[in-house]
Amino acid sequence: MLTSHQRKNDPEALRARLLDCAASLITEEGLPALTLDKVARLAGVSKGGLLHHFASKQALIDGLFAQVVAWFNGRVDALIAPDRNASARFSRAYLAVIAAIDMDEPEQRRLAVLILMLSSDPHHCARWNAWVEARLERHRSTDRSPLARTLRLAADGLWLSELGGGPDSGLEARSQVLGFLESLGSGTALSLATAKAGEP
Amino acid sequence: MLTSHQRKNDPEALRARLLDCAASLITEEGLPALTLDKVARLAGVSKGGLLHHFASKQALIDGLFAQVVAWFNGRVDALIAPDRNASARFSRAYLAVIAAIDMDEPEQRRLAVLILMLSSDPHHCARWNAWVEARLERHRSTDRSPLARTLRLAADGLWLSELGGGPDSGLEARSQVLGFLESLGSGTALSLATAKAGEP
DNA sequence: GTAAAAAAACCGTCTGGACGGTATGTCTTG
DNA sequence: CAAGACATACCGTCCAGACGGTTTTTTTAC
Repeated sequence: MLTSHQRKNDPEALRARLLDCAASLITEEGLPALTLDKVARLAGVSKGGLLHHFASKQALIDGLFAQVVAWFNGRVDALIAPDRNASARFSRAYLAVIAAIDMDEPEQRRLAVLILMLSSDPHHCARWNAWVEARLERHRSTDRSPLARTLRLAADGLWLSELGGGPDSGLEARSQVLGFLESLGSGTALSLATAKAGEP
Repeated sequence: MLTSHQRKNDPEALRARLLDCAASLITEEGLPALTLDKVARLAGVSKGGLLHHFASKQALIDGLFAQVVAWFNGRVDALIAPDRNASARFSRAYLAVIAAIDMDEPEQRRLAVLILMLSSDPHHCARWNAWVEARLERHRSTDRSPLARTLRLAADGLWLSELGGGPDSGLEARSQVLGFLESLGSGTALSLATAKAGEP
């Protein structure tokens, strides 16, 4: 029992748990099947409690989306910071973050799956694009080459494939592609070495 | 009023129109927002009329899915047939079909959007994978290289980006990437020249 | 420090509407 | 007149959100 003797009310933890449970449900049953009841039940609260923290279902999903984007953004920054090679810096980091996602780790898989789920909605799609465009603006001096574009597209494809469990997913396929892109970049001052490093 | 004086009954046309309207709605509002009522109304029939042709909502979506896959399959075949270069034949065709999609043509855009929409559902995702795997099996002697994989992934990324209207979409971006991949392939017996050809 | 007051956190129930699907017609076509 | 093509009416379910209450926490007042 968690509710033993001391009631440390901790609303923020609940908020986080609600987000977490929602993410979990989406990965398992898809976004259309998400209901407030299920989220509330899984989180161990009433629906009223849920609606206290998130005024509407949309607000819940938006919260989830914001969390994912923030996470992704952070990962990208973490990879860009120590990168001494300017060429396509952002796009390489973009690819690296996606390629480094471990689909067997529930938490990471969760975060990854989400963006696809949300991307099927034009509204969130636009928000994601806004983020990418903002970052591209920041890196406009380094990430406007066709190579940079291609890297990003390959990353998206990798992502999509990985999520769907397609024939080009899995560790083996991924490292094949990564290796190919790497070899390709060695001739054009591209290095994806940092891509394989995990945490700092 | 369309229902003026002459009722040319033509059930097949209606069936096609229903599929068309459903596709249209999905592209605009996303699959989760699709309802039988909307489809019926947009097609100018009653819900009962719709359900006469498609026994359930699932049947409607399945019908749509089958149509898209058949279309895609046909396009790929049309590109493979005259291709004298064996290397990564299927994967190049895969990329070419996607790259050749004109997003300004409502019909093509519709077909393209669908697969993403459907891919957000694990069930359809599996069906799509099954198709790809079947084709890969047929082309296992030509499309197992890392390059082939990369081509397919880039295609998926292109597709995804184009659908969402992201920063890497549009004719300019597309031709940049196409050109890059082409130049890259020129050293490895890869030619995407056929990719730019439209209809025969 | 402590009691009162206010606010926030959370619960359980209810409802109005949407939506998938059915049942039963009516009309057209062959 | 039989069968398919469609319309109309209706049912059961599910679900988002509203509402009113109860408990916990924080603030205020003394």
